[in-house]
Amino acid sequence: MLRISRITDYGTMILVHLVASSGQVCSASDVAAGTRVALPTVQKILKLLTRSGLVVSSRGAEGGYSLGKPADTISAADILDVLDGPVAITECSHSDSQCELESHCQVGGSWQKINKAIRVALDEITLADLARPARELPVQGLTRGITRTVHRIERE
Amino acid sequence: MLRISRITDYGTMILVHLVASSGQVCSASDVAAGTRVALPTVQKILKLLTRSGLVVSSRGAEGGYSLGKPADTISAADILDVLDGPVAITECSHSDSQCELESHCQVGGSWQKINKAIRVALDEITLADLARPARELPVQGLTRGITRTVHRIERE
DNA sequence: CGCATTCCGGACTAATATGGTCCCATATGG
DNA sequence: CCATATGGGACCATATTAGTCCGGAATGCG
Repeated sequence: MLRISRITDYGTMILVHLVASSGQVCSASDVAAGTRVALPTVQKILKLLTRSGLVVSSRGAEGGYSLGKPADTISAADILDVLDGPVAITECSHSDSQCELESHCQVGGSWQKINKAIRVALDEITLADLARPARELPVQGLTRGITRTVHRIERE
Repeated sequence: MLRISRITDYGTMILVHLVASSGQVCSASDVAAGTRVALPTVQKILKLLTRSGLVVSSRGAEGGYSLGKPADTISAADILDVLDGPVAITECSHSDSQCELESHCQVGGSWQKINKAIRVALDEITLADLARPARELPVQGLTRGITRTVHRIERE
């Protein structure tokens, strides 16, 4: 349904937590406690974020994680690339697939346009924006028909 | 990975086929033959499209499907709503979930902004655009890192 | 009238993706 | 040298998605 993965959702929470704690390293346990996301999941996500450079880690006792670069230089697209895989609405690239032979697949170009528009939107939002408590935004009614996917609700 | 479902992908092909055959009704078999998508799948998708009004059907011998309204009045968002479910990047709406209590979930507002941007992009593209053979667009290198998801390739 | 054709509705199975957990290795500081 | 942490990956459970199939109802034609 064109939605991001739960991992990405958690990942942004984790990153926001690191933004709030910038200056000090956080262990995975700290992050888990702060975000209420299960520890093993936090560990998994932090590893992914570390490998990509969005966060840096120090090992050993007194080790932990901290943000790898300023929050306003990390875009939502960066986060999605790391945790959700590259954004690709669709890709009809195989040059000799049957659908091409049928000459009914000229659709690709327009999907690319859509893909670009999404990409731009994701590039413009930074982690700093996400961390900003924009709690009560005027939700201008454009989320018509959104189903409650209800992420992040651990039944405790 | 923020990608549309295969059903939606096939669905656009089917709709484009109907656009190309506008004026005459097409049976499900016709569409399957024209698009090279397996017949049962075509039937399933055409049912969904019919129920939503994007295509109209006539039953009985000599029956079939045709476009329900002009191609330039059907947006990509319409198609996605029908075949992919409503577009909802994420929804953190549950008012008393733990993550809210932790005050780390102020992320919602920004996701809504992204959601809106995507919505706009999807609203602006019409089926007529998708049907237009824009085969050789200058793919301006903005699909960096796209993995080849390679839909639509039946191994025959 | 009866039959072939074609859509209608839904059930069902199989394949795939995702989420989540766990284990062992490695590094580090006290 | 031991407690604390991360690093890397295997692993299984579950949810989602794809895809198929079947019986039923409508319609046109001989």
